Amino acid sequence: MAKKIKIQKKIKKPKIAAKKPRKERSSSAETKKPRSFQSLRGMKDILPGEAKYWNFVRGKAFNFADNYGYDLIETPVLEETALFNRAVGGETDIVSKEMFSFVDRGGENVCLRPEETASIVRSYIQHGMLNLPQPVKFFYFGPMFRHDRPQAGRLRAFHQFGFEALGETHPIIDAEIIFLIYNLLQDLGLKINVQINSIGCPKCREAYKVKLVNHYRDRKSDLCEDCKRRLVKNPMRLLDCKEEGCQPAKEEAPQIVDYLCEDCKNHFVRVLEYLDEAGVSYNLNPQLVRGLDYYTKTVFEFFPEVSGESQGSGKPDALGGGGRYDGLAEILGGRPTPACGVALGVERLILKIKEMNVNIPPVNVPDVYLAQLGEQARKKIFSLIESLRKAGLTVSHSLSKEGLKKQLEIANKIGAKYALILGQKEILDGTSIIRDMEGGTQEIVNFDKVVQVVRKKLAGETIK
RNA sequence: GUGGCUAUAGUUUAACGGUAGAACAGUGGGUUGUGGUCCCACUAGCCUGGGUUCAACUCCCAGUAGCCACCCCA
Repeated sequence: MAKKIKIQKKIKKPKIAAKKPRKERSSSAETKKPRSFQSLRGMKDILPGEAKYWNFVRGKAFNFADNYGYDLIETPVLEETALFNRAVGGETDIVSKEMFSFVDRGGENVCLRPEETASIVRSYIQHGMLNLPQPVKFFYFGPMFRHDRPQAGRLRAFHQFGFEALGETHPIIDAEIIFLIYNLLQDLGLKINVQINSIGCPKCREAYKVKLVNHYRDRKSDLCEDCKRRLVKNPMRLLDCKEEGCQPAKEEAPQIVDYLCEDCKNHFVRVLEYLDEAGVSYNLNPQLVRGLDYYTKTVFEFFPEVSGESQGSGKPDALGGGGRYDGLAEILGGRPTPACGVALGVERLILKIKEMNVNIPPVNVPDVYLAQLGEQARKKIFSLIESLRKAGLTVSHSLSKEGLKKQLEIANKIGAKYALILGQKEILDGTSIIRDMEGGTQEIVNFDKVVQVVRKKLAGETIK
């Protein structure tokens, strides 16, 4: 028998081209189990054990959004491919090699969003939000997709949250966003380093680009292949090169801050003034250039603070970044609309939070665990759950379980503060036992008063 | 996208060219109405495919996935 299987497989195997690894393996009649599945490369399940980290980050993000006046917006995960081509820029890595794009059944060119700003601007224009009081401030939290090679902190399906303010030129907006994130990250228990730069407006950038290209052209022979290409296609990104041979050229390169026009320089200076005033510590980084084409003027990135010891040669990954994009709305067919925004990587934040051993508030710790014994008690449980819940208590239970031992074991494991025991005897007496899970003491109370008593006990506890 | 390293129960891992042991977790019991300690039992695994070999979890090749560096960025 076993031999037969082998022979069949041997015949089959060569037919399965290595090109199509995901093709369903045809199972011989004797194969017992269907093959199992796993998540796609670079995409992972966020399991219940991770919940506390996600709740922590999500909770802080939403809280800051509320307090700074940013309203939640949700946009579809799927968008027209051209939106990102145009917004992010066809020359960027994100668009040129990392998009999950395909033609849908209707022949439409669509893709999974690689970032959120383009969608928000699209939505702003589509719904005529320029008629709302400006600025219109958005907050988002959701999955993004980039077909990159996965690594720790770099997934193909990952989550970002961010803040975007559209319709306001004032430099205080740039400062507000940086200040907000600065505090948010500190609230998450992270030490961070803010890098900031201004890349000017299209006008002053044009003048600067000429200087930059001239500077680099003289040293063209020393440059790496990528840089030679950048020199022609996207000179700003020359400053982003990490190739060793290109470093000397980079260090001596003219700095854009010296070429900013009056308006851009003024704007940048004011942003920095506001940050100084707010006590945000930052580093000016004349070489900071973002990977998306739509940025103008202020750009910034947030890095984890490198703690002196054992830092590898590698540069730490950015936890988030953003900047002003005054030209984007117009690029996307809207009226000229100044704007500024930021995005943060949730998985990266969580990785860092774990690494730093930040104290995370526990999740799902119920006030009361309900233990039942016997059918009669089980039937009475539902209404008890509701009365407790309506009284504002969190309740837990395992109604399908039988023994009391088992149920208390569960109560203990999940950390319930009190256990409520309801069995045959209690049903007959019209009572219930309240057990203090920490001290092990218990008391019998009238069934009608249970909710009241538990509530009082919990209140007393919190006062302590 | 390029290069390197890795792959054993749910998790963390051990050993071996003659197909595997443990710890934690899970389930059941000791204690049939009382958890956190303890004791016992059970469940459960060599990533996939091919090759070498009398024999492959072990060696070789390929695929897949993870990690690391580059690249890029969140």
